Amino acid sequence: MSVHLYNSMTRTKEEFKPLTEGQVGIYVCGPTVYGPPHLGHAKSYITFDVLVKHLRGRGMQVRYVQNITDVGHLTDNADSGEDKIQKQARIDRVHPLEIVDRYMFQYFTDMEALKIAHPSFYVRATQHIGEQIEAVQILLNKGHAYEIGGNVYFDVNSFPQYGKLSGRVLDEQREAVRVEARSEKRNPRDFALWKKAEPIHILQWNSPWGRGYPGWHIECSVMSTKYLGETFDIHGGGLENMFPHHECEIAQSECVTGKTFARYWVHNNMVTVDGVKMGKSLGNFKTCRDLLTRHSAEAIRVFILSTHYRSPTNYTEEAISAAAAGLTRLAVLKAFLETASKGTEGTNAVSCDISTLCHDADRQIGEALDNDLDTPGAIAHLYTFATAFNRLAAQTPLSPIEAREGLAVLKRWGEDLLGIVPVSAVGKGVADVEPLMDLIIELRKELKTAKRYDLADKIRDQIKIAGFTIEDTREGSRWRRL
RNA sequence: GGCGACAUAGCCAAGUGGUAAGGCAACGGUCUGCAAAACCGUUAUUCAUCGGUUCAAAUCCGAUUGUCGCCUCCA
Repeated sequence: MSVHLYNSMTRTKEEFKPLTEGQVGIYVCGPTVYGPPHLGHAKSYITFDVLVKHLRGRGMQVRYVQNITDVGHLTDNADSGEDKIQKQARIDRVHPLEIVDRYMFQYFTDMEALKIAHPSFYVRATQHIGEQIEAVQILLNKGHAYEIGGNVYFDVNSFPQYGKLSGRVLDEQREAVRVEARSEKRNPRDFALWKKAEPIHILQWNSPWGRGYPGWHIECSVMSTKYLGETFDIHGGGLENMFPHHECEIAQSECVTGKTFARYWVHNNMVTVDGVKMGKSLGNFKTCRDLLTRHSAEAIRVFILSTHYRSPTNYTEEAISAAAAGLTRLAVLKAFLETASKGTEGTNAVSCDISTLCHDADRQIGEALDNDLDTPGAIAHLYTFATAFNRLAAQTPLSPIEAREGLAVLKRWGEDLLGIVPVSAVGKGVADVEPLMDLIIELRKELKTAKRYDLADKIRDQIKIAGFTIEDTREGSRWRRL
């Protein structure tokens, strides 16, 4: 099976075939950096992180471009309201670029903490002002835009296909309401390409239409096509951006180039908190940083990935803890396999059962991901694999080569791709505690031989407070970090 | 008001016409000096409700109820 993706444009699941075989261009809407990253960002960027890694795992070369919106924008169709970045700058009494700098770096740091790989590169709106002005000029020249008093608007009526992504048609009633409020525009659905800046607006640039700043949508049109080509493979983003943002991007881009913009549209669903929308105005948004103080990156990832990306994720503290609790078995198995793979004794043969198990897991997990990134299915198969592997390992001793084969499956999917298996199951801290733990285990062995169970148990209990657990098995004691 | 999505065990959550994945929790059991881990078993005759299509429906169609999202910036 090849990779299939649900394309929002056609509303069907389609086989994914890049424009150029073996090479993929993907553009994902990045954050506007005026506040700390939250769980919604995490869901979106973890989703595309897994998608890109999977495409690469399937042998494709992927160029993944993500933007950083560092120009503040007003509400897109309104002429009133305050620039988001400038507003935050006013509140904090700093320059807008200080806001941009602060939250952009927090974004990078938090995404990294969530084990999200960097895109191929980030692009910033402020670094492409010239290109945006050019695009606006082309739209004016082609009659798709008009200028009024330093503002330039896109003429929606000049692009009959407007609405093809979101399935929206003109709503006469709502328009009628807006016409009164926005009489400057020819049509209430027209949107700003370039906004005239008042002197108080700090981030502004020269343009053929006077001092101003670009409209919200144009940056994505310009930057995606600049780095990926006029027609490119995948455009991703949050569902809430489908309209109007992506609709406007399509209109602008296709009017500038005369070609199809993005070929596949991939939208991730939203995050709710206790059943209701997570929104800034509702004050219920969960920041990544806050979540990371209570949960590991793996816990947050498995929580998010255990719901399909096109379904809404409902955050509750219980749900995330429950999802994380299951991870222990994978971590323990990994620690066990790491130890078992180090030995040199035993046969070099890989038993038929182990081999079949690993191959089946590879196939099943891969197919789940091929199927529109079915991460819940992939996780289920990984758990099934872990159970089956443990069963076999309990029956017959593992040879090092068998352990390595099992470890490879766990690493390939659980660690590298999904990022849900802790990298250091045994783990090294600041100091290397291994000799110390070996000594403790040796001492307990002597105590147990002498039937001094009270002391042996006391050591085991106390060591737990220090963050380690000792497990006594038939083959001897072993330890791991909690 | 317009557009769209979803309703599956105590909780989270797959299922894309062929007879209900997986995780958490709970309760038994094996193993163990005990504990932990691991493994085995039990927990939805049923998929919001009511109709319809079909040999066959959680899956398709219609109606009803409920929840959520978008239509204003938001991942």
